[in-house]
Amino acid sequence: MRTPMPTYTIRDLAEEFDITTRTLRFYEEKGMLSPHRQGQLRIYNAGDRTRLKLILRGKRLGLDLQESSEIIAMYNPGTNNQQQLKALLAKIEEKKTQLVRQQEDLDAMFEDLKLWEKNCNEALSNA
Amino acid sequence: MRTPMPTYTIRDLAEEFDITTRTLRFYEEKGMLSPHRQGQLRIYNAGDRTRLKLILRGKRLGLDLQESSEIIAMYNPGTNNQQQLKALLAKIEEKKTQLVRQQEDLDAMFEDLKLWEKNCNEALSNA
DNA sequence: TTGTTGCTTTACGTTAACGTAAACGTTACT
DNA sequence: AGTAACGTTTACGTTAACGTAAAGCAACAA
Repeated sequence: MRTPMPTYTIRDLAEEFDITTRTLRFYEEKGMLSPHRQGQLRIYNAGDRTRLKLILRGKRLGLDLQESSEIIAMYNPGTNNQQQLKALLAKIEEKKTQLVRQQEDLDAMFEDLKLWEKNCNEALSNA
Repeated sequence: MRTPMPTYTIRDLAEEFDITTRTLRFYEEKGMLSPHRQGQLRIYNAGDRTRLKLILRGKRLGLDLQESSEIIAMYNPGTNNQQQLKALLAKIEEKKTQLVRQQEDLDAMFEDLKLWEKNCNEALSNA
C-alpha cells in the first residue's frame, strides 16, 4: 500500500500561499495549472502545488507568467529542448545581473537615507 | 564666474538613460519632474537629471512611481518629516528582505536548471 | 424549508506605466 | 518655398494580472 497522495482544495492552496482563489483560477485559465475535477470542484495534487510554488517563485523574481510557464515546462519530462534550456539559463543569468544592480541601488539608497536621517536629527537637536 | 550649470534637452536625457521622451513627459505629468521652459521646449538641469536617476533607481528596485516620489521628496530640503522617514526606512528594509528572498529563489532555480541540464546531457549521450 | 457557506462560471472593470497616433509649431537646410 | 527633423499638446489604446460582481448549484445546519 502506498501512502495516498495529498490533495488540496482551492481554498487550501489560496490560504497556504496567501493568494486569492481568483488567482488560482486565473492561472488555470492561462494553462499553468490543471487540477483534477471531482464533479465541478477543483482538486489539486502535489504536482499542482509544486507548479504553483514555481509560479510564485518566478513572480518574486519579477518573471511574468509566460516566462514562468517556460521554466515550468522544463520540469516536464519529455520537454527535451536544449535550445530552450540555453535561453532560460541566459534569462536567469540576466536576472542575476539585475539582482546585483538592485543591491547596489539599495545600498545607495540606504546611504542617502542615512545621511538624510542624520541631517534630520541635527536639525531637531538645534531646535 | 561660475561654471555654467549643464542643461539637457529631452532627447539628451532619453538617450542617456535609454528611455523614451514619452516617459519623460509622463513623469512630468505625474509631477515628478518640472523642467524649465524655453518657449515651449523643455530644458532639464542637473537637479532634474538627478531626480530622474532616483526615479529609475526606484524602478529597478520595484518601487512604483508614488513610492519613488516619496523618497525623492526626502531629498528636498524643507521636507522635515520624521515619521515619513521612518516609513521610508521601513519600506527600504522590506525591500532588503525581498532581495534576500529573491536570491534564495534564484539559487533554487539555478539548482533546478543545472539538474535539468545534467539529465538532458545524459539523455543525449544515451541516444 | 430556509438559510448560510463555499464552490462554480461568466463577464465586465481596474490600475500602472507608458505606447501610439494625430495635428500642429519651430528651426534649419536646400 | 518646400521639406525634413525635432519639438509640442491632446487624447485614445494597450497589457498584465488579477478584482469584483452577478447568478447559480450543492451540501449541510437549524
